[in-house]
Formats: sequence, C-alpha cells, structure tokens
Amino acid sequence: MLKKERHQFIMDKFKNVEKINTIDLALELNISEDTIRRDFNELHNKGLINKVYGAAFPLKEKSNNVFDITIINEDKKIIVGQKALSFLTEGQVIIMTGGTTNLSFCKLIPIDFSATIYTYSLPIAMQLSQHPNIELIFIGGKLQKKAMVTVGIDVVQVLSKIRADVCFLGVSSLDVNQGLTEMGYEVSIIKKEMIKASDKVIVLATSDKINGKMPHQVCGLDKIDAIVTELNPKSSRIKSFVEAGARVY
Amino acid sequence: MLKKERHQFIMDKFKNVEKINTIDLALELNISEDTIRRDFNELHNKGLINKVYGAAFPLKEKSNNVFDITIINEDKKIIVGQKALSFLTEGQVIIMTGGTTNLSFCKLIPIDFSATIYTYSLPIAMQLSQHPNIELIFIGGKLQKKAMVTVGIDVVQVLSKIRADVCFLGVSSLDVNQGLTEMGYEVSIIKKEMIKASDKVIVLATSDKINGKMPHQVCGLDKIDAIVTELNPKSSRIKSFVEAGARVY
DNA sequence: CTAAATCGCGCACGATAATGCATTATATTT
DNA sequence: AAATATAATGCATTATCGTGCGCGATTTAG
Repeated sequence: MLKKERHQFIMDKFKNVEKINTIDLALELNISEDTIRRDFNELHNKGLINKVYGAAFPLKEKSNNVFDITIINEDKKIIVGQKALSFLTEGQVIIMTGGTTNLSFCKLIPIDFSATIYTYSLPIAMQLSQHPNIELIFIGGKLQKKAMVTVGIDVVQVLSKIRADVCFLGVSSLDVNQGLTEMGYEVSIIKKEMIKASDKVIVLATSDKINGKMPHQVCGLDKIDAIVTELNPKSSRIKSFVEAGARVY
Repeated sequence: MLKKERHQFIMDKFKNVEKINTIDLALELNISEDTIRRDFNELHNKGLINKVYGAAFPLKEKSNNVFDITIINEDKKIIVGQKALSFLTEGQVIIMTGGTTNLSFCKLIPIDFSATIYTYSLPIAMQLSQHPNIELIFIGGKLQKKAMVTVGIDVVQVLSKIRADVCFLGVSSLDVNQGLTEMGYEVSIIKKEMIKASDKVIVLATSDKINGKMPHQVCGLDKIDAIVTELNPKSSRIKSFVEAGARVY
C-alpha cells in the first residue's frame, strides 16, 4: 500500500468515524505505528487533520479552505443575477462592487463576454479572472478582511479618475426613504465615489436587504437607475419602491 | 511500441483504474521500469498525471470552483515554507509575491502573527485575510489572469514609494550564473522594483526551479540575502549555489 | 509523583528513482 | 537507398525514499 493511498484511506475513513486511534489503524492496515504517526504528522502539517496524543481527529468541516465562499440564499441571488445580465453590453467599462450577490452575478456572466471591469473585491476578481476577454483592473488599497474588499484613500483616488458606463452595486440595505445605506463608513464613502464615476447605477439586492437601515447613507433612490431583486416587480413587498418612482426589475 | 502509444495507453488506462504501479506496467508492456518512469515523468511535466513513489495517479479533475487552487508538490513547498518562517519578525513590513510556494508559506504563518504585508497576488491576499493582526495592503493594477497577480505601471508606482523590511520572493527560475529569471516581462519589472524596495530579499524556491533559465532577468545572486529550498543546504544539487557564495537554507 | 503509553529521532535496509553511458531504433538528409 | 543525425531504450551505478526498530524523551492518567 502506497503512502498516498494510506493518506486517502485515512481521509476517507474520517467521513465515517470521528477518531482514528494510532494503534488500531496500524493493526487494521498491518503496518507499524511509526508509519501511521508519520502519516498523521504529514496530514496534520497540510492542515487536513487534528492530532492528539495517541489518535487523530478530522478537522471541523467549517470552511477550512479560505477560498471557499459560501453564498447564502444562493438561489435567490442567481435569480437576481440572471435578471441583471440584460444590463450588460459588450465593450462596456464596468465597476463591480463586492458581496455575494454580485459574486453570483459574476458567475453567470458568459465566459466569452468582453468588457473592462474595475473591482475592489478579491472574490469578485478571482471569479472574473476566469473570463479571458474581460480586462480586469483591481483597485488596490488596505484590505478590509471581513468584506474582502480594499478601502481607504487610495481606492477613492483611483475611482475619482475613472469613468464607467455602469456600476453594479451590491448593498447592505435599501430603504424607500433612506435610500441606500451601508454598515461601514469606509465602504459608504467608496460607493459614493463609484456612483459618481458611473453613468448608470444598477443595484443588485435580494429581498432581505429591503427596508433595512444602516448608519451610513450612500445615496437616495433618485441616483439609482435600476433595482434588481429576485421578486416580481409587481410584488407587494417591493410596491413602495415602485410607487416612489424607482425602476424595479 | 512507440512512446506516443504508451502515453496514450497510460492515459486510457486511467479511465478505468485509479492507480498505475510502475512495476506492474513494466511487466504488462514488457519493457523496462526505466522507460515507464520516463513516461510518467514526461506526463507529469505536461501536467497530465500525478506521480508518487512507486506509481502514478490520474489528476483529480480540477473542481469547477474558481477558488480552489491546487498546489503541485505541496509537501516540498511546505518544507520550504517552514524553513522560511524563521525569517519572520513581528511588526515587520513585508512584500509578498505570488505563486504557490509563497501560498504554502502563507498558510503556515501563525494565525496571530502581526505585520504589515504588501502583495499583488489575489490568492495570497485571500489567504492572508485570515490573519486578524496582519495589516494587508493590496497593490492594485491590471490583472494578469494566469498568475493571478496585478501588473502594470500602477504596481511599479506603488512599489517605488514603499520601504519594506523583507521581501519573500517566489521565482520562475534560479540559475547560478543567470541569477533570478522570469517568464514574463512585466512580472520581471515588478520583481526588480520589489527587490529595490526591500532591505532583505528571501527567495523561496523548490528544487525544480533550480538551474532553469527564463528570458527576463530579475537580478543576480548577489542581491539575494537567502535562498530557501526543500533541499538540505549541503545537497549536491544546490552545491554550486553555495560555492558561488549564496546563503542557502 | 510514578508508571505506562506514546512520541520523536537516528539508524539500517530494501525498494524505487535518477543519471550516465552504450546500444538500438527512428528520422532526416543527400 | 545509404549515410548521418536524433531519439528512444535498457543496463549499471549511485542517490533518494519509505518503512520498521530501538532508545531516550515526553505526555497522560491515577
């Protein structure tokens, strides 16, 4: 039995059992404890298992992979993204904010779509890097780890110098009276700048963002050219926005 | 039986089996193990199979998840990374290049390590965003999709204005006479700038990078403060570097 | 605090790999 | 078709890898 096979065997076994004893596995596979220990050590070094005295445990399945981004309400966000596709035109210059709604949207963009896209979100950039015809420009700055976006004066400065055709804007909250509001001050500043830099502003939001209020205002409804949600535009939950004159899709 | 036929035979066989033993195949095809090994090596270099001690495996089909980064020769890179940890000091200002060797290194950095880190690599930034005490600054620019790093004048400009204590430099190739060389012109320019901006330069490289030559020179060995590989510094494979006066770890 | 279990390290040995070289097969040129 | 260059193959040698064992160090449990 090859080393690699044993490693695979161990990882597979952890799908069924919660703990593997060093001695037991040595007996089961008919090899020395030393080898098992070495295997455990190697797997431990790779960050695949937890090791304790005399045994090993599987790692808590909680996103041990940094790069695994879980999208909550993904089905709703996919609906939003599909509607938003109609706002894309070949050759546009686009500003794309962060957030999982925008991420879902980016996953739906046709693979050969051609455009220039500015973003300040790491996950969005990773996703869009798959598109060979998209010229992707990342706006650098200090990283805000929670949102995985860059913030700070550098970001604002870059934004102040560009002109985009359209901005796809993910949001914290959307309210009929307050308009668009953000949880973080820095992000609110940056989004203001993004709106200023774009001819059109398309807001992507699932219904759970509606009628919430966050401390920092970004803009009023009048600045927004389209609001895309997973709801039917005639839905009662979005009625107030339609009545206020917003273009809801 | 021609080489091409054998290669085809091997790839076909992987459609049915999960593992091909070196000896078994040699017996089956009635040719020497050497030839099989050479075949495995060639296919491995083309990135078509995985090779381990005594056998070969088919590549696990790359996941459709953009964020999944497969690190080849991960065990070697982990050794490099562990050695490189000794060059870290709390509170440093660090420049980190891209590449999977550096990525492995970043995974090994203690979770509570505190420093300021500049990078132009998306995967590295994603990884380091896990560390709460690291002030992470992403250098923006046009994204080079293949390497997942930003390039262009903006990157150079940012680098020209910073001073770092240490630069951890991943490389394309390392040669005793040519020094550090790169495949891409743009990246070579940027790495020059990174070296200029740093007091110390630590090169992280697995042995397969050694004695290769790429078209664009970055710097000579004299600019490098330390070369970290997975090899023992006394190994014959690295001997020429030691003799040339390089500090090999 | 003590005893038992477990661990890490160095060493030895057999298996597998890499390298240089001679030989044979294949491709290219004239 | 013959001559020559180029590539592929196998063998011998040396290097490297994986594994088990022994021993002292470390950890756990009572």
